Amino acid sequence: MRSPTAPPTVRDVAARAGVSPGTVSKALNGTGQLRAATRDRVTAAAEELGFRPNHLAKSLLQGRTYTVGILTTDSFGRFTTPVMVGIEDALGAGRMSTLLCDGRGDPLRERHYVQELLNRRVDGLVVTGRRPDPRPSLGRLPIPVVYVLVQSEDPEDLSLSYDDVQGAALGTEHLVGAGRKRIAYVSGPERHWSTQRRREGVEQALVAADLSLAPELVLMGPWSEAWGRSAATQLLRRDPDVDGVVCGSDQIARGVVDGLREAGADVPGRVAVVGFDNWDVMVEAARPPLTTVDPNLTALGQLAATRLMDAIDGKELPRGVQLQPCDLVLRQSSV
Amino acid sequence: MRSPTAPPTVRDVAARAGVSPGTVSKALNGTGQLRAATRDRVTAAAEELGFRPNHLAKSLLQGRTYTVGILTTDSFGRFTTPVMVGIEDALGAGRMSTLLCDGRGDPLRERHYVQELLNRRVDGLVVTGRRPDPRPSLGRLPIPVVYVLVQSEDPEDLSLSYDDVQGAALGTEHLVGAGRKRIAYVSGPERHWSTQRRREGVEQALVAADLSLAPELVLMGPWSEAWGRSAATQLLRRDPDVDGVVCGSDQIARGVVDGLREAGADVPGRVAVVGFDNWDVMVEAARPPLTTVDPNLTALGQLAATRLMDAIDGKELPRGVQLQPCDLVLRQSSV
DNA sequence: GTGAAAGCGCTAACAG
DNA sequence: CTGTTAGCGCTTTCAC
Repeated sequence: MRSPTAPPTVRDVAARAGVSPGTVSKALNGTGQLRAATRDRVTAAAEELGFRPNHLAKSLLQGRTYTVGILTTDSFGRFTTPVMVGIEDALGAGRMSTLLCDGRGDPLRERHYVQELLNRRVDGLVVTGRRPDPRPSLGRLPIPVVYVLVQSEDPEDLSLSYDDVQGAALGTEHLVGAGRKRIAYVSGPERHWSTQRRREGVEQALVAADLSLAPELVLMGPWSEAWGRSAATQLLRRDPDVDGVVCGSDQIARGVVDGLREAGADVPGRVAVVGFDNWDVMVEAARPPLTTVDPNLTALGQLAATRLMDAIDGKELPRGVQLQPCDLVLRQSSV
Repeated sequence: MRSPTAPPTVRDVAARAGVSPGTVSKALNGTGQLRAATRDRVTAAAEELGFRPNHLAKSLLQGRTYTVGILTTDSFGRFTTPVMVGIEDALGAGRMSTLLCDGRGDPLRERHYVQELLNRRVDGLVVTGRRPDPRPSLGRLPIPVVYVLVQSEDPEDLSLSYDDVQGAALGTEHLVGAGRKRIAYVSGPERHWSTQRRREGVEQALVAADLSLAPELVLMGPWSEAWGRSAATQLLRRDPDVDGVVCGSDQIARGVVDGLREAGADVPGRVAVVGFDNWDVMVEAARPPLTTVDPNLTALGQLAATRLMDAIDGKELPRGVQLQPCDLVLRQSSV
């Protein structure tokens, strides 16, 4: 016999309303033809019993769960969090829930989670993570998959990210437009994808303006403020005429600004500085506040979720890498 | 008839292995007595078909979903993220999944999500968020609930957090132990719970050391670096003999350190500074790096998940507010 | 309009 | 050891 603490079922509601389970279903879902009085009686009974329709049973029957999995390759961090906020935002509006899995950079663990999500019959999957360079595909799965921030090696997969090259070019064009001629690039480790892509952007923009990126004004190091400070003094030593710096991150930019100011080089009077990330904490605390490139991570998450929902609804998923443009946010470090 | 693209079921596996569905279940779950050969045949068939046991069906049958809901009151942020990492960590080890819901500070939305999670028959619920002051309970639910970081008003609920008073006292004792006598407290907005609790901690520690917190050395403002810088100059003006500062956050502490240094007051030579949060980015970039109080947020998340799993396994959930101790992390701003 | 019956995929209980 | 049966909670024909 049913335990008295077990949640009420359609049958309990049916009994209380004096109808059949089928009728309860129709009444509560607004399907079929029901007399208003019956409908009300059922609704009342459900209310009184605190009836909560079992989503599992529905899913089992309908073959879809209204759930998508989010798999992070590395843990959640500063870059994945805004993306997840965007995903949650877009999915929540479509009444879908998200099952969260943290791969922690372990491919084995990752594979295990994919299996688990498939067992749970999620309708789709978003793969995200910090490292933007191409990573192995999860392979062909029976459900649509969107990679966001991370990039799949398989061109058949849809990978969504922001455009590093365009972003860095945007920041550079801004400096050039303000009349700067001797522009430096200070960024993260040389081997990093972002460092390289952003460098390309800087070079492209300079070339387009009949300028060039002097090799001695390209400085790469760790992604830290300390490195930015150190790079600033190096820059002034290498070329006292440097008048603009495009940075690979806001942390570095903040360090650069501090380093310049403390070396007596006015920002933006003598040197204008542009950051990358639009990370509120860095950007606002810097003196002066940083002009920076905004990769629009939350919008990216929303886009990923939207594409995924389209695919779940039967629309074909685009293929390949799609890069969204970055925006420039003006603050005092460049004007 | 079954669509050829539909995922294979136990029946498909059974047919292929030449056994019955019941046998497949036993073979794949290691229950009951099976001949090794049969088991192998089933395993092989399952493998070949790419069989993924439908978790929904299991859950429906067993009345357990091995899923817990995480409901954030505000969105995910700097404080909730480490907590969620901890939760994920502890739950993942127990092979449970997490369903993520973002209440976005909207009580209506929050209630809606609770209903949705109940419909989905989650085994338990973690409520978290940024604001540490007591908030309305979700009320009696048919599943165990743990509040973490946020605090429920209902003393019947279990609320887990870190101990602001002890944390601030710890930082203060450290300064006192290093011989500091004129200690200031610079923190966030006066009305904030954390600001008040941490002030209590500072006062208690000072009183215990036969010192006291001079009213003119208590400065409250926004949670920003800029405020910390401004507070630093005010402090030096109000009492040039100030020799220690306990700060309400690492951001403020970093501002204080910058403000002091730029006013010519050596840190830690003349003034020792302690922060709060142990936020890597702030703590490491500060000059000098910050001694700070670590609220151990990830451990808190793990604890919450552990308690919840115990409760799901039938163990009674403790009641009331349980505060975990903070740790002190020594760096150069205080020694 | 409403009820009865079948079935989603799985496991547990009981036969054999 | 393995097969058969029943049923988790719900929706969906199809009768009435």
